[in-house]
Amino acid sequence: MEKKKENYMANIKFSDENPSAPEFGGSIFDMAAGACEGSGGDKWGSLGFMDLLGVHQDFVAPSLFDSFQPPPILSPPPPPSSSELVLHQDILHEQLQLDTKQLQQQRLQGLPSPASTIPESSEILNNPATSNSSSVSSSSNEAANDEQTKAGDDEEQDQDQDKTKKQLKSKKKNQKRQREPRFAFMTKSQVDNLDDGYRWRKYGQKAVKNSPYPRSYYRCTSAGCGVKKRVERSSNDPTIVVTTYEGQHTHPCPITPRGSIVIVPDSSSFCAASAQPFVFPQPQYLLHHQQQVQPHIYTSSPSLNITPNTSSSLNSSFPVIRQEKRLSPNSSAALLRDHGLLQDIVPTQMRNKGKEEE
DNA sequence: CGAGTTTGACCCGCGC
DNA sequence: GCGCGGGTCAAACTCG
Repeated sequence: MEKKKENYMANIKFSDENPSAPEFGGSIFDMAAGACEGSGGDKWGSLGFMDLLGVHQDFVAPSLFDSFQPPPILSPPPPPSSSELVLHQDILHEQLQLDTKQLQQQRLQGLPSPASTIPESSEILNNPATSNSSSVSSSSNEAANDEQTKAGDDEEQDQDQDKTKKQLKSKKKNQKRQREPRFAFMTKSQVDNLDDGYRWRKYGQKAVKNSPYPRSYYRCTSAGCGVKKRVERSSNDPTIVVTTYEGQHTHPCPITPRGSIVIVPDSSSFCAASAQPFVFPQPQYLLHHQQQVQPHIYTSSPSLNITPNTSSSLNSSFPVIRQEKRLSPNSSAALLRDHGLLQDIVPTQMRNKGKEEE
């Protein structure tokens, strides 16, 4: 098995381009992470990590992972750890109806994030139930087609199946693919697949441009749960694993950790439709023994900032994300260009802007 | 034998 | 329109 992986890695077509090392200096996050003592583990089971994805914030994260260095103001992490966790509440709005130019203009003008202007459409479109229903309808279409093809021979069946596929594809064409809200975070880990308590099935792996490390695609194995996650290593620091979750779990976590971190978004950007706190597993418990995640949580989100939680109804020791500071698009773009996953999270024009200003 | 992984092929969106 | 890269599919394969 191990040998196989090595073989695969050897077969990956690496880009000729030398991955440029982004500058990770400048710790910009005004955040503090609360200690994540393990407690209230059942919260994880009942709420689930991906419940946090219910927090839709349709803004452009100007600086995704603007720094790997914890700001000096951070409260000292209780357990000694050589690792870091960078948390990002993502919002892709490339599929949103908001005009991206307008968005950029707003950003340049220093206007507040568009979260408050577009979340509803985003939520609806990104609602797992919506995607589920669409998949159901697809299935029913296939079933209907199967009914029709029963009378025909194999050739006709194949044709019908092709038709069905084409129909589905055309549907997809007409209907711009909607993506679930995403949430990305970085961990310093030797293993790629962080054990977050859910069961994942790998469905793909791709070589990432400008990175020697492949990106793996996982889907939640629970029936009807369309949550996906992508895992890739930072090309700049191979010890850093970037994990991006997409979607919301429709089921409780199969594994109930003892502790969790709750991230409560700022009320101004908190999705009213999903008034659940952002919970994700306590790293020390959930992660593989090789993994180490510092209980610091970084967010580059312009509307998120982590402060020690003093008002959480769940656990006072949980860090709370709060809005506080908007980050420079330039600094983020410089960093993001070299992160395939991260690039995906940040709108193109923002990245381009950073390039132009080089 | 079922569940999960691997991996080549394919599709789609985007930039040029 | 074309090429590139990301994302997904699905058959073959592996593992427990």
